[in-house]
Amino acid sequence: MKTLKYSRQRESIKTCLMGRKDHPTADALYTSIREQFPNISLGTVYRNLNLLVELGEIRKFSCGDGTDHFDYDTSPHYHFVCRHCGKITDVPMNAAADLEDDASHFIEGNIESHTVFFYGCCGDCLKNQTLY
Amino acid sequence: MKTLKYSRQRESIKTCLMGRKDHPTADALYTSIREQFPNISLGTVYRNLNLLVELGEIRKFSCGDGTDHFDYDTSPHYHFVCRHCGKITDVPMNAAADLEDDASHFIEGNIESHTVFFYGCCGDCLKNQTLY
DNA sequence: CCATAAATAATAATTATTATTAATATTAGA
DNA sequence: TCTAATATTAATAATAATTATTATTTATGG
Repeated sequence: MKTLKYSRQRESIKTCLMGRKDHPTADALYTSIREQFPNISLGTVYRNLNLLVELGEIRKFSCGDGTDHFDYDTSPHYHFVCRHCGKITDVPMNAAADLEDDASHFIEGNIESHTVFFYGCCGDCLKNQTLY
Repeated sequence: MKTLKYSRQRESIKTCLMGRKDHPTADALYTSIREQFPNISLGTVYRNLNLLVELGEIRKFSCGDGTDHFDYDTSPHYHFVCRHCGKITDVPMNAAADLEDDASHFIEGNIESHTVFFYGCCGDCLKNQTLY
């Protein structure tokens, strides 16, 4: 009977993540939140983010840049990662329903979910292409 | 005119990775290789793995368990990750050719590649289900 | 051979994340 | 409303993964 007790820090983490359309890391979120809570601890951010993931209120994913990213949108959707600037954007296509069915023919176990990451060069970086 | 000099350490890293059908981490590979090269350095393993990735001879990916994994198979293919034991297996379905086309309608930039990870419970862990 | 550029082993440093702990804040019940 | 019980916090230490530094060794063109 572990009751979850309210904390304003966790609340601010949720609202802060909700308000962002990028997919911040724990450290980026920590920086943002410190504007309102100057002495919040990085450990508190990490612990609450992982707690919220366990509760299913947010999502955590890694796209290959070495750090975990967090997403307030828990609905199944895909991401596009820019190889130049690292920006992560949602891909508003509907998840391919048949992908898991197709895959299930080739593996022994049960498939519960899947993720898709597209990699390339984002529009902004294409404009500044002269820089590369 | 940066000439790549031969090293038996790098050679052993390649052949070791080639001989494995799992998708080892740098540290797992380090452990294996030390049987033949007892005093190879972990830094050497990391440096050469990243070099081989740059050369396009191997692939690096992260599946969400916090560490990078390496794959000798550079052809586009998908992976299945067991949430219980962490085992990563290839999914021998052919990559969905239309996925990138579909996604391209929803984003500004250029898509160069994509990855798909399926998550679930592998066959071995399903058998031992009583353990959970 | 030999000179030299590149690779190595050993180690230090960095980064991302988790664990510990004593103090504080929240809440359930008297 | 008070108070005791306990979850949460801030601060800090610890750990794990990875990268950088440096002195030494090695492969290779001349």
